[in-house]
Amino acid sequence: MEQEKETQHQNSEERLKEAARIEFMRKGYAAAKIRDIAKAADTNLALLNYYFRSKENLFQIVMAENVDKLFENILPVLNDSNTSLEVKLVLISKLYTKMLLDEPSLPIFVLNEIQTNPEGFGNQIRFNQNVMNSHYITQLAETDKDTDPIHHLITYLGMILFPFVMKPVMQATGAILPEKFTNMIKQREKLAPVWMMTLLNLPGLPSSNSVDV
Amino acid sequence: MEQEKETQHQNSEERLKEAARIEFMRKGYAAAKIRDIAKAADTNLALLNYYFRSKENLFQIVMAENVDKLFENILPVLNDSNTSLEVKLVLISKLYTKMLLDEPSLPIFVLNEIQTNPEGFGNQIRFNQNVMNSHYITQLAETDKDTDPIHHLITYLGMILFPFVMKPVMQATGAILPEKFTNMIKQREKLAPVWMMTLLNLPGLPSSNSVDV
DNA sequence: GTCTATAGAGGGATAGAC
DNA sequence: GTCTATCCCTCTATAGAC
Repeated sequence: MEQEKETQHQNSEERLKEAARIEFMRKGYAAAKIRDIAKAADTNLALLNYYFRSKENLFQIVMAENVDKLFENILPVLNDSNTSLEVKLVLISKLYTKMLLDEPSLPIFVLNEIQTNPEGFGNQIRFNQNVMNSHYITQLAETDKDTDPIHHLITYLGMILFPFVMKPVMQATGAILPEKFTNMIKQREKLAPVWMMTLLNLPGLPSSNSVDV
Repeated sequence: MEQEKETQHQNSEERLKEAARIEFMRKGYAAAKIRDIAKAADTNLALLNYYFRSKENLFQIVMAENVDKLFENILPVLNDSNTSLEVKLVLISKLYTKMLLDEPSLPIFVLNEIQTNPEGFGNQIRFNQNVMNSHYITQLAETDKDTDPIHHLITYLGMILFPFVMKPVMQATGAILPEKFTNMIKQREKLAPVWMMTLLNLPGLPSSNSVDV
């Protein structure tokens, strides 16, 4: 019987992992200090090393979960051969917008760590395989036979992700107030699929102005 | 008479600054070591501190120049009230593509440093003012009266910049070979303006299929 | 499992000779 | 201006008591 497990805090190991996730994300690997992580988790250095052996190892664990997060929910959508391209576009926008509003600094963090240390990501190849061989890619290629589907993949992902990548710039320079940002994102969640359908010369969803089904 | 100034290397100060730029960009601020910077510049720690007083100060100098680089060439284009929106779109694509092919890791580096330390960039506000008050923004607003021009600003910048942001991911996962990347970018340089004109419902450039002047 | 204390290495900065 | 040697602090990791 492990009844009162959720009272107050989880166990030390989970608290440490969560604190690490936050600290690494905020400062980056090199600038993050395991002393601060331990303190944020309300424990100490020795315990952190007891559970995770080293800073590097703790980082790898946290990082793998972060990368998973960026793909796990989206892959089933990309590979569903029962949905139209239009529906996929809408779902992709919804899923990423939801996730990124919850974790706005995840993209830059992940991208930067890969750029500064690409060797650590050879094992993530499977994700790529799953994306590049997906039903979504096939549909893009069939819809626009003149253009490499990777262009549309990147373009659409950029429509959704790029505002989050630019968020720090927009806010540091005062281009947009913090509260307005969420508002802008909510608008884009609807606009991005429409834009993409325009680029692909698709009629749009049945619910708006198309003909059948 | 300072005739033979360009022989072999520049002076130590310039070599140090250049080495710093490379090292900071590759590793990020925290992971970069001034010992390595000094070594790469073929000199030593003491001289680096003699010229720049501290790692932090050297970084600020290099960083300011990097941010400038991202704006200096583009602002005149955005503010030229004698060019059509179509022409601006083409020029923006050309300028950024050229610059980024030369400095592919600049975007993530700058974005990450801003995300991890936003306070250091309050002084860059002037750039933002210049962009948000530009002729380009006015033209976007007039062309699509229903949409906040910041959406189109972001969308178009994303079309051009986002592939560079994703470059490390695409290459680490093997989605695209290093040589193919340049090829893909060259294609996008032409495609991006066309896509954007489609989104804005513009007829296109005179040279392609439009009517007058 | 959890803690205190400390070993050990690395990196930023400076002193001082030339 | 340029160098060698060194100071000193910070951070990771571990030893060892409880």
